[in-house]
Amino acid sequence: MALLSKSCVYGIRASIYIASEEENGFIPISQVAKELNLSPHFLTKILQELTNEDLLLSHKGPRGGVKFARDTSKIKLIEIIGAIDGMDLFTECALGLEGCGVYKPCPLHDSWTEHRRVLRELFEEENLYDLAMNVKNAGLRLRTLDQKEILDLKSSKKK
Amino acid sequence: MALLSKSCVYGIRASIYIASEEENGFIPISQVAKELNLSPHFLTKILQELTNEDLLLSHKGPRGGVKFARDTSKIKLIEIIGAIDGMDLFTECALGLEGCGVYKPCPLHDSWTEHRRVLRELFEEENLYDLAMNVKNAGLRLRTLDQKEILDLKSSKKK
DNA sequence: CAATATAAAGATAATAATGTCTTCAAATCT
DNA sequence: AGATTTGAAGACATTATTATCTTTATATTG
Ligand code: SF4
Ligand code: SF4
Repeated sequence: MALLSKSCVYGIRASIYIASEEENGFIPISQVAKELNLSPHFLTKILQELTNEDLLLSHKGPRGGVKFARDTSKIKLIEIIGAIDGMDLFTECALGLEGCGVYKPCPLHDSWTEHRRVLRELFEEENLYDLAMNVKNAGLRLRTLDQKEILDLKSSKKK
Repeated sequence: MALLSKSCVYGIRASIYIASEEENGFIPISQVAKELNLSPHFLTKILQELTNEDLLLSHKGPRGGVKFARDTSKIKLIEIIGAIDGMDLFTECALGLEGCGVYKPCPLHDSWTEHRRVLRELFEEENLYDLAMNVKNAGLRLRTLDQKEILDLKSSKKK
């Protein structure tokens, strides 16, 4: 079990890419999918969830595409996660015992609720602009590695 | 997306219950399933994963059942989680970008790896004995609420 | 207006997670 | 030995997730 669903991870990667191309206006989803090595249609569906939440603006037709509705430095990662996976991760008990712990919490209760709060803060603090800048300036990769790249990485362990 | 799979949550609840019945020797899985309101066959499969990891001992036939192979105060929650969901949660990147961040981490990298470590410690610290004691002494519920119980809970908000 | 490029919507398929049911194997008990 | 109780194994069913493919609606361009 991963922390985030695949849809969510794809959505985050795409969001960072779109933010990094901000200056070019509306970016076609097909371009995003190609750069990130994802299925264009699948990605379209995922990004629609962001459009429906008014995080993204979309525009059809030639020169259309998507772009963020607000200043990307104001769009936090948790908004992307919330739109795609929902906020359960930040509100539910890890052990899923509904009603439990209200009066008589288990030994996990305090540490879990505290931990959940920190997790939430972590994603609340990160904004798309910073993440995108890092992609541009420090070379963070957003697409999965193909076989050749994995080999290159292994052979150049020294650096 | 929850932190833990349903199988894992069921496995944890069952483990706590089994630990709380430790003194009664081998506990039939059917009894555990009944107490926890779970499918006996599904639970059997889940607990088999614990048996295969030598966390549980199992015994067939009349008076058979399962019990923990070691002192439950020495069995940490993370062992149950690892046997059922695996350790990916504690080893993988939240953004799932393999190879990324090795040389040039994204802004999330440090906070995520630190957070992951804390999460791991949280589950490494909790042992079944303590959790089971809490069930017995403080009334932690392990089974899901039925409709009536949910109503009772709501109507007695004051307490 | 016609051609084209694009997102949106929806049909379908593949895979994984969850859950139920049946049969089998082993242990116990009379 | 035979009946019974249990976990183990596996067949099947259901649902959710992930993914692809087709069609439709909308906007732009010329
Ligand atoms: S008491 Fe424990 S099981 Fe109950 S809600 Fe709190 S952390 Fe979850
Ligand atoms: S740099 Fe960021 S995306 Fe890459 S492994 Fe670290 S946390 Fe994950």
